Amino acid sequence: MKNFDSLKLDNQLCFPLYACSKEIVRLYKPFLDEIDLTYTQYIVMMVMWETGEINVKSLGERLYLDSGTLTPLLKKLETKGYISRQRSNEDERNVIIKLTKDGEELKNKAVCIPEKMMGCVHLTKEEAFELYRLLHKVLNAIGEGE
Amino acid sequence: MKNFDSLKLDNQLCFPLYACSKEIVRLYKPFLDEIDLTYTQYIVMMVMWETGEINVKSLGERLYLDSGTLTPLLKKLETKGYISRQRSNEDERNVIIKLTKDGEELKNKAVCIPEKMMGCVHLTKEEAFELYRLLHKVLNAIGEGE
DNA sequence: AAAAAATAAATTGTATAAAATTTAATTTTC
DNA sequence: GAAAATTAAATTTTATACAATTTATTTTTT
Repeated sequence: MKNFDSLKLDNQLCFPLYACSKEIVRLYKPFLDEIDLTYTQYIVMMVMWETGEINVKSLGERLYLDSGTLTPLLKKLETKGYISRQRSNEDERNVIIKLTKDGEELKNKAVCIPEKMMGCVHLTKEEAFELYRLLHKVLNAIGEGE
Repeated sequence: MKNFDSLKLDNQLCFPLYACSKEIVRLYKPFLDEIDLTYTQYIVMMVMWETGEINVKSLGERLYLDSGTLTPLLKKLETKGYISRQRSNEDERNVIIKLTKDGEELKNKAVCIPEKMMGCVHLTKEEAFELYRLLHKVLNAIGEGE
């Protein structure tokens, strides 16, 4: 008789990762609703707040997203007035995303969100850091495989 | 001057979780393509292989998915011949999902997948278990908050 | 037992995501 | 320097996801 234990949901590492990711994004929702951003829009804005200016390709590499996801999302952020999109003069294949004044100001409303979120996770500082370390280790391992 | 470090992408715990989840699902794809399942269909089949029979509500609770996601997905699995869907006689609000013979046999093709996947993650057994523990701790914490 | 409340799926609408293809622009090669 | 290869976005297609609403059924209240 073959052993199928490896196919049990409780023996998976990927499933809690998948479920946890979704549940945490759901936890963000009420906070993000207040500033009219979705989670994906929020992480795009995080990159913009750090860099101020970036092209779609680099943004996608940073966030593990491709143009199929980013193009419509960036158009929406442009409509909301938080970013501008413009072809580069040096290389017209590149679209440069720039933070607008409104986008910069949104940072002041967003700054309280991370603290509120950490309260929901119920991990000690050490556990949170260990989780952070392990996730990055996996991400790096996957990245090197290609 | 206000401190915005908490908004830096590298200081987030949620982002690597979100990215890692997506990247691992992407890693599954070539293996799952061989048995013509998507990742979400795969975890549904895992529950079916374990239980054989379950209603949509319980399935959703187990997988953190709602009927908006499950209904179309289950119809697709029905079309592929892996499950059947039928209203319960005792309580017609319930739709009972049952594993078919073909669905049961698919398990034999799927059984090699978990092992192949673990090789891609590059964690020691201890690290994998610690990651598993932390993810479940977070999931439980979120679950109790409501 | 009829009205009200609760429950389970299904439906609708919006927003991701990723793969594959297309288009436009730039580099490389010969 | 023209053809070929590469690159960056955009588009198209398929598949999730979730919130909110609707429909059908069952349970609870009065």
